[in-house]
Amino acid sequence: MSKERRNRLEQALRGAGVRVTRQRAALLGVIAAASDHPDAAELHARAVAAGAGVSLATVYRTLTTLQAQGVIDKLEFQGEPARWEAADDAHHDHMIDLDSGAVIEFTDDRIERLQAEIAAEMGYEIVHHRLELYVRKSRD
Amino acid sequence: MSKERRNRLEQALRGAGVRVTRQRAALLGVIAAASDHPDAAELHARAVAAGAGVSLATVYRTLTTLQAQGVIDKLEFQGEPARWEAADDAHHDHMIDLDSGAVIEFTDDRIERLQAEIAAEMGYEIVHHRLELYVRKSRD
DNA sequence: GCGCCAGTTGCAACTGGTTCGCAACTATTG
DNA sequence: CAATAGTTGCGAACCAGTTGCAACTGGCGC
Repeated sequence: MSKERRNRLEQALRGAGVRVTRQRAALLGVIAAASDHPDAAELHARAVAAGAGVSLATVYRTLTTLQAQGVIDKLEFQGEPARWEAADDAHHDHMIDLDSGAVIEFTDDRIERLQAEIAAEMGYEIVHHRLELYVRKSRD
Repeated sequence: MSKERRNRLEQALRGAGVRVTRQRAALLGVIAAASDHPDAAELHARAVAAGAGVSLATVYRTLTTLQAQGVIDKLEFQGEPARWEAADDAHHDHMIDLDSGAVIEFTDDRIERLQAEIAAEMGYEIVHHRLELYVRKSRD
């Protein structure tokens, strides 16, 4: 199923005139398998560990292309290197646990609506947005 | 009045064990006078233009200290160099006009409340957050 | 199947924003 | 005013990310 999804993706890429090279396939695999939000260096390490010969430069280039194809999303948190995640069909925001570094995803329609409303009030329309909550476990 | 405010600030810094040097005073002035959201290089240029002898390295160091004192806020938008603004008493979020690069400030209590609520639901408390709307003028 | 060639890759050198080591200064306190 | 801990300027270093270029390779066309 995950494999099937990957094949569908590869077809889509090919259709968009993007060659599916050994390196790109490897990265797609690594990203699909990741349940966390790794940065470029980490993805590179995992791809290499998986036996794929890929250079870091290519990882960066590939991430950019995959993003352009809408296959993955780039997350830029506070000063840390950019992280990446498989593009989910549904939009979601992020909550970053400052102690553990864990990234938790969430959505809230009410917030989405309010944002659009606020922008509209000022004569703007939202192209995209970023909402990050930097949090700590509340101890009580 | 702006001058008075600056003096109060300088006293506060001194009280916190932070020396008020010629360079820092100059930067405080430049930041207080700015109605936009300049980056370090721009602040440096303005300070120099105002006749203060300051190095870029010191600008960076000073910005960091002023931020630590809660006097200014650091804004990190999409890939651009960090921008800075005088810390306002009231928290606000930002809307970035993708065409003009203009930064518009706004607040909305409803969003603030919802954020706190969502975090609480998951057992977290918000340390700080970031909400940025990347927008374009809606033409109709 | 096979060759062609635009698209891709690896490497190393480069960039741009930001930080750091260190010796020379300087705001404060006594 | 002297002592001294905090600051500064400089250039070198850093770090994530990008790029030029020569060598490679998917995937279409035959």
